[in-house]
Amino acid sequence: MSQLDYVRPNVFVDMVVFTLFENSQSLHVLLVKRKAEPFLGTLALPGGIVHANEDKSLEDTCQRIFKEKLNSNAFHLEQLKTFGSSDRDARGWSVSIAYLAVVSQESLPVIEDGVFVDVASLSASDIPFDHYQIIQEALARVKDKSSYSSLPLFFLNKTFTLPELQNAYEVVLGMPLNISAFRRKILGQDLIEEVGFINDKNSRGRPASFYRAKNSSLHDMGRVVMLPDSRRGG
Amino acid sequence: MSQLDYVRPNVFVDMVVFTLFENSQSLHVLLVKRKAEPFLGTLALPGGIVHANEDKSLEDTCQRIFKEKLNSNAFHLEQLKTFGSSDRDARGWSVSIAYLAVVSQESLPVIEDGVFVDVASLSASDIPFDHYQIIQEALARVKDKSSYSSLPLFFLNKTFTLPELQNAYEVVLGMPLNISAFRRKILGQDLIEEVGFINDKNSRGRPASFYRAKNSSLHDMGRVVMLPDSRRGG
DNA sequence: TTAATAGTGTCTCTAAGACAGTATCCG
DNA sequence: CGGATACTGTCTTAGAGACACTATTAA
Repeated sequence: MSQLDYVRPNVFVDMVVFTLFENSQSLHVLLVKRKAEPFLGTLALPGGIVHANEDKSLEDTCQRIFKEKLNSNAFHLEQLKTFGSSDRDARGWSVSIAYLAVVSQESLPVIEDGVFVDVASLSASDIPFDHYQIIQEALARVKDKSSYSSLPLFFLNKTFTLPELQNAYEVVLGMPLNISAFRRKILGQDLIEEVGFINDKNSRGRPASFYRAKNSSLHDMGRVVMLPDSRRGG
Repeated sequence: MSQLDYVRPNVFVDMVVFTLFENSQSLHVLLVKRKAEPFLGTLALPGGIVHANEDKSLEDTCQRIFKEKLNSNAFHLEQLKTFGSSDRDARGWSVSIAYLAVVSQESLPVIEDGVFVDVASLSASDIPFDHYQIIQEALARVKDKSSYSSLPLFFLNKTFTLPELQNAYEVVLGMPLNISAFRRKILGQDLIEEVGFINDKNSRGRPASFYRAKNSSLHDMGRVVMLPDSRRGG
């Protein structure tokens, strides 16, 4: 008997897509209504089975899940982790290769029956398979990576303000940051460039200056270590 | 036709096991002579196909690759990345879930036809499939993680000296570290504890004090940021 | 004007870098 | 003793934290 004559597991790709809504203190994750059994009609991570005769690579499978091509400048996409066991899916041994995406409000992926749900409102029992665990791993990855990189830039639109960027860091890290140290640090790196003022109707105080990410900082994510602001009780 | 009636990829687990030999300026990786076609007899990463009817989880598959149970206190084992495409294996669509292990000289895994090869001497053309790329990803992961954690502890035996630990960091990071800053930092964390002096015959200068890792630091890897020693041309 | 938000200047304090100095082994 | 390696003390320096200050808008 050849090495390959074993029963093969089902292989899926699942996507954890996070975005950050204005005035929200937690991330939102994209869920879709399942169109097939099991758990027909339940909200779950968008995903699909790898089509060996159609997809050339795992990234092809990612692309197929979202109908349109992912624009790599607006998105951040990385492989998260692979979950595999005999019991994570009642249909039999299955492997799910989970991907993590960080998207801005400007470039939310269009997906049928997709909704963004506040991660703070999720409970394990609402979500089928091990998708709750996958989401928790993704949150941990985003938090970890944001503590030493410029990953939170991907939550922001093409142009953004420094207070918006600081807020993205604070939401993801779950702690307040020292404002002057934050600005010194961000501006001290070659990450972003000022694009001047943009008229923003609903603003109360002094209007903030707008910035955009330098192209290099989106491709080669910068190393930025963030530390909590002890004064503000982090 | 059901969602699951597609052709299923072959699913493998491959292991990148690194260790650090004394007096070596680069890591060594465990390779084994392949016992089956393709590439029969060639050195490749140890690995195997997931047995859906025998393994309950991916970790079970890892365990099966090494005949004996992995001792989690001596080993560091983590999932690295999953490689999947139609062309990485001539036998058809395949997925390989790669794991990274860091082991000390004291606890090298016993594996038939296994040899440790200096990673500096590897070239892509020597190594079948995409295993060269997997090894490079593993090296990058070890380097990255060592720059902000105590991962290099796992390269060392149960008791070790501070110069040995510094050398492990320096080899992995590929840069010299400032000795006084290194010692201050390591000793300032609750990572290791002194166990006194141990007689070491072949030593030339002053004998170093021995330490062991605290249990907590092996389970919950500590955060230690290492910076180069500019004086020594890092 | 006040309230609200954006942004700066500067002092303090922590920890990293430099490096000379001391300690303890072997031969 | 000298050479080798291990370790310490301390001055300098870079950068984070604290926080009071100024700037610019809406109402």
